[in-house]
Amino acid sequence: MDLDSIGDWVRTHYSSHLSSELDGEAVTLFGWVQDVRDLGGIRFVILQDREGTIQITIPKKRVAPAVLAKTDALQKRFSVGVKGNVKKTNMTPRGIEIIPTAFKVFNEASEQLPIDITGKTPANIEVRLDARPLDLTQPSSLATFKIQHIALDAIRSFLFAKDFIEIHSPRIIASATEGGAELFCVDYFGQKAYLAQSPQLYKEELMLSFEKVFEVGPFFRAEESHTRRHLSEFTSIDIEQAFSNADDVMNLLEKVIHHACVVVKEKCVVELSNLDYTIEVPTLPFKRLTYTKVLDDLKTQGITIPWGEDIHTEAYRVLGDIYPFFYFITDWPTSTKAFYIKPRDDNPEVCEGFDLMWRYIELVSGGTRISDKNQLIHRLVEKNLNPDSFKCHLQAYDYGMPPHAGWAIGLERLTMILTGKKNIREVTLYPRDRVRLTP
RNA sequence: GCCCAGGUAGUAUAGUUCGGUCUAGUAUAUGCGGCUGUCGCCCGCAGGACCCGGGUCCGAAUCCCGGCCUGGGCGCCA
Repeated sequence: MDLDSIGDWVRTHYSSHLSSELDGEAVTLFGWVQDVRDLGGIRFVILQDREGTIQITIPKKRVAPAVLAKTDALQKRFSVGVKGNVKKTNMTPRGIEIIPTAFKVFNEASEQLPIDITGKTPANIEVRLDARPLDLTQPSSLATFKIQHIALDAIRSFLFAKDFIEIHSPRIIASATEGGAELFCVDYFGQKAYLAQSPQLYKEELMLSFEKVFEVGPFFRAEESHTRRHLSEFTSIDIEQAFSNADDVMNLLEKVIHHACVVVKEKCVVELSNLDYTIEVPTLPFKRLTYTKVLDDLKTQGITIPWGEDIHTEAYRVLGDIYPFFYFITDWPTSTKAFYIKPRDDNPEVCEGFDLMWRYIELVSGGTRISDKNQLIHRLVEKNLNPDSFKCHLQAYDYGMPPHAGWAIGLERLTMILTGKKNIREVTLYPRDRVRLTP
């Protein structure tokens, strides 16, 4: 088939912007063939663009022969352009259709697509991910990532309005900084380096200068996790705020989450309906449960966890049934949290770290940070970390480190909550996990 | 790393219990033909599959062993 060039054609509308008010107007549309229904004397082409679909109606005896000829060989996913007139009609669900006056085919597509893009025969997740570029053209995939985009936009705007400065910390770092999670190794001009697991230390150092910072970006964990809520590469929304404690940043956090829910629910009506999902906007404030209270609750459900131990997955699932929405867990044993989380002044066994949970999923973790150098070194030693390898970081504590606190939201997990998707890979464009490195 | 389940056309599945009418069924997709208001269009025709290797048996999609791959759970995980 002869392919067309775009020439001087310029898009006038996305499919979703067409309405019966445009009846009779000439429009230029670009997109892809989603489906062709040929009834003999009349042909219907469903044109899809990123915003939705619109029907192109071709009554064979009444359109220009050139248009008819162009549409004779159309197949799914052909990239096309249409010039035509909007026509009001009661014969389509949208109440409008396009009668074409000119038609261009920019590119063809395989006859047999690896997944069914009309959604009649949904494919399994691994098949979808193998054909991810095509899978992402499906309306439900588009809706998922539109929701993620709107949520992130809402959060960014909220933080900007609160005077946070957006920063970019290094992804390539020199040492296994924090203990805990395994890091990926990279060869840095012959030197051993690592991919960052979080911006934690850098954003704390910036408390000396910028006071309120946030960062949105990818981080890496070389864990062997094999679950629906872990990735090797994930996106973190991190904030850090000077002259504050855990309570201050928890108050901010619940407003951020609430705002994201409200905005997505308001702006993504079509997308949520496409996903057949309803967002329940949470009421403020969120429940605040202490670690000790959680242990008591679990005991009534027959799960006994000795004080001081971490809460395991089975227990979280039970807890998620008791508290089915957002809730904080505070006052964790100091031993369960990272070295930089501040122990309480009145009881050092307990720290000012917190988690924000959604059902059984840990969505956010944060806390008041240690700002005293000696205490920080003391905690490093308690965690079996070598203070010498933190020399660069520790210098920041010689220049007037203010009291500060912060948190980190897992963007993919938040997107799961906002879309109802049960597998984190569905809400990640090109997920990286224990076994998947492509596409 | 441990445990469980599974691998059948492009996709999604039935069949595996208890080996034999399985020459492997269905839907959708694809190709060809037909149809002037479809919208999961419809109708007809066609092509298309038992993960790999070994074993048991007269006979294996089905049972056994090994491998590979996938999904799920646990653990790990600021």
